[in-house]
Amino acid sequence: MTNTIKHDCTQELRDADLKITPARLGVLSALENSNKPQDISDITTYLKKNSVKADQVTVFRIINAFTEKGLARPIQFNEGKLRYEQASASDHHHFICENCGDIEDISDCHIDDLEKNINNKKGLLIKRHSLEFFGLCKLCQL
Amino acid sequence: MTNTIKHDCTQELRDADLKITPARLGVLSALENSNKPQDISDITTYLKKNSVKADQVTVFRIINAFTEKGLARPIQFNEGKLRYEQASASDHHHFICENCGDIEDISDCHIDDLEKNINNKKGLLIKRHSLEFFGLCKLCQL
DNA sequence: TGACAAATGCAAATTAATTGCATATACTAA
DNA sequence: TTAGTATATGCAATTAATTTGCATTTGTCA
Repeated sequence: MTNTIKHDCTQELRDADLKITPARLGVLSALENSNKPQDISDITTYLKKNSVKADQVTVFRIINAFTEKGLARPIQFNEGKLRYEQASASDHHHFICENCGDIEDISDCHIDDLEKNINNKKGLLIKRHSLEFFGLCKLCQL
Repeated sequence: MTNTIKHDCTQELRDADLKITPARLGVLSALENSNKPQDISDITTYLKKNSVKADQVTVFRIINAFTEKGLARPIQFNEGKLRYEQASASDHHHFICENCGDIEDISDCHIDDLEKNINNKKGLLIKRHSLEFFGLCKLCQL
């Protein structure tokens, strides 16, 4: 087998009560080894490159299980499809260039304070948020 | 005609350089008369209820035109489809209960300062943002 | 190791959104 | 007010993302 996946993620799967399968390890690895949120076909491509045999439908099912178990998190960039990133990734947001589609991470957004405030005021229990910025990246402004 | 739509929105359409048609007035009214972002089928249903004859495809086209002209604004709750709200609504965000699907408006989020900061630091030109919170509403926490 | 539940593959169905084209309708200028 | 024209709409068909059903395979645990 030419499985070139480096990091061992079996424990993450065990903790999530998911059976350890090559496809699942591959999907976890795909999310881990990319700095941008991945769509299903990104992941499927990654698996192929790494000699992990898995149908696109399987990837959908795995990603859904991951989302349910809190291993992955869905993100939508107005593309008509969902992307996913590791849920363990530190709190950050995204900037999407409306011209070239480039995605940049934005950190240092202290939304947490805001959240606490809302929790208190309205009695809501906020578990996560999604903050995306849209505009033009440096190059596309020229 | 049993068109029960109250408020007259013709001026909004005229200002946007869009011809005034029953379907467009109906869609505007659907957005106006709802406090939650509507998806296409919500809008189509509203039109039917109000005896406005319009195909679902027409609603898609109208909503796209509205978005382009700045009358409507797309919102994503990571459901794999888009929702829309009146663009004239003041800057606010949403809280979506993951249990019951309830949507509440959140205002008083001063993201603007954040944006300015990011603009300066990274040279990005931010035109709009999307901030949604997910969690449990008051009732669903019990 | 063997049994059983869960995961996967493949085909088919569903859903969101778009496109093409023929027809109907709103608006403009006379 | 009406005719002419550009635009909007309806309907059918298409595309792309995602889901579902079912038969088969594969992890896991006793």
